[in-house]
Amino acid sequence: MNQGGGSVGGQATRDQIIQCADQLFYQNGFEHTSFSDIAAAVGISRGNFYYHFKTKDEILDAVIAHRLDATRALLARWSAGGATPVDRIRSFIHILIANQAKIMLYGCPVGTLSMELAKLGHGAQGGATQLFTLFRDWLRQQFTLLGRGAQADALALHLLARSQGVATLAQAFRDEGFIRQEVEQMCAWLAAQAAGAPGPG
Amino acid sequence: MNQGGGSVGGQATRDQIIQCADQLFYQNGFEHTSFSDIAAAVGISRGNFYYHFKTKDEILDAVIAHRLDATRALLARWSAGGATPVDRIRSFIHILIANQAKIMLYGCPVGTLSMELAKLGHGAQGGATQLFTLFRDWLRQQFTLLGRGAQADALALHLLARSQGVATLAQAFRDEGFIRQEVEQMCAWLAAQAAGAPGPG
DNA sequence: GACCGTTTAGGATGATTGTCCTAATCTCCT
DNA sequence: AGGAGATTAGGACAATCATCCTAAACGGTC
Repeated sequence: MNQGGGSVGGQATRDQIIQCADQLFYQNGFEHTSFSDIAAAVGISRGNFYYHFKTKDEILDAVIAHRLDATRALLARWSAGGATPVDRIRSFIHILIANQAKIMLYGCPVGTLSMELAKLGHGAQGGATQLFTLFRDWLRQQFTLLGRGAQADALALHLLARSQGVATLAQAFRDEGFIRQEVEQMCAWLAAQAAGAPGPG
Repeated sequence: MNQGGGSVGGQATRDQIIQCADQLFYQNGFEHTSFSDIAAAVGISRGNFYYHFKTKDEILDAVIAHRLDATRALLARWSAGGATPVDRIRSFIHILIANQAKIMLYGCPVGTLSMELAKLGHGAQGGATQLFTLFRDWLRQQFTLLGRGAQADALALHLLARSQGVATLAQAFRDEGFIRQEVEQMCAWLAAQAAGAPGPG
């Protein structure tokens, strides 16, 4: 692409489309977001879409790929530096507080997308699950570093599930105090796990 | 209604519509279910809908009202008899196992509906939250009976959140072993709470 | 058997959707 | 300046949607 002539605006427009679509998919859902909605958000014409994305599924694939990249970058950032595994896991838990405003309005970006695609029977559901897998593997790695190799995957899934549940209920009840409360409990649970509790209870 | 003449098929048809709509909303989502889908499922004509429900929102309201009734009846059944509060709460936790096949395919009926209506900015979102509230209040009551009055509501929300998270991840990963594992942990946590642990950790 | 309200069927309507086509504009290279 | 390819705009297209209307069928009452 961009061989010979042409401007470089193509890639920039494409990125803008992905970014706006990402946000709209998160806020309003994939199905409830139309081409016109994204076009209006980006500020371009509807027809321009067909040049960058031939179908709506292509936009979804691009959005998921973008989220995968962003998540990988985030996890790599958390893994870098001299932070202890406990501190890293605490970073994960604290997303709930860092993003609490958006979570109370739109829920967890990963969980809500996964749910919607599952109901739609959409082929890209595997991509949404991959987002979960990214966190799952990273958490498993951290618990392994804590010497909990045998239960590391179960602990990772457990923490993932609790975060999901907190996001879901916080959205339903619009209760930020509940988020803080549960985050505290999860951190306490984490400390107990780091101390070497026998099971993930 | 049904004064004077007319058959009694009207109410029966209405109930059938609600039941089919309930199932389709759960399996495919509210927005992704069309009038035609419900009509085909019930086996009646599209036009017949307008007689029973003037708008799609009216069907949604009826479905939510039906779910509220069904949930109240379920909780009343659990409350009846000589079961201990711990047994009752265990009944709640074990919904995850009783409905595990459907949960792995479609998630939790309450959570997924609440999420979708939130993203749609739909006015009936409060109804979906009421479904959560039904479980929340019932659980709070049981924890109060356990002598945990001060933290009863927090414990109820905590258990609700964990169940939600388990349903979400079980659906994403299609993992029934994970459900069993988490149910066991929740039951163990419940036993500890019944024994009078100081906090909900 | 005629009447009346209830229930049903089937199609019309206007809006919105995803998709696609065509013509204009832009940018760089010669 | 002029040409070639990249990019954009705007509208056409069929399909689908929720909604609405009208006419037919039903069931009990007189």
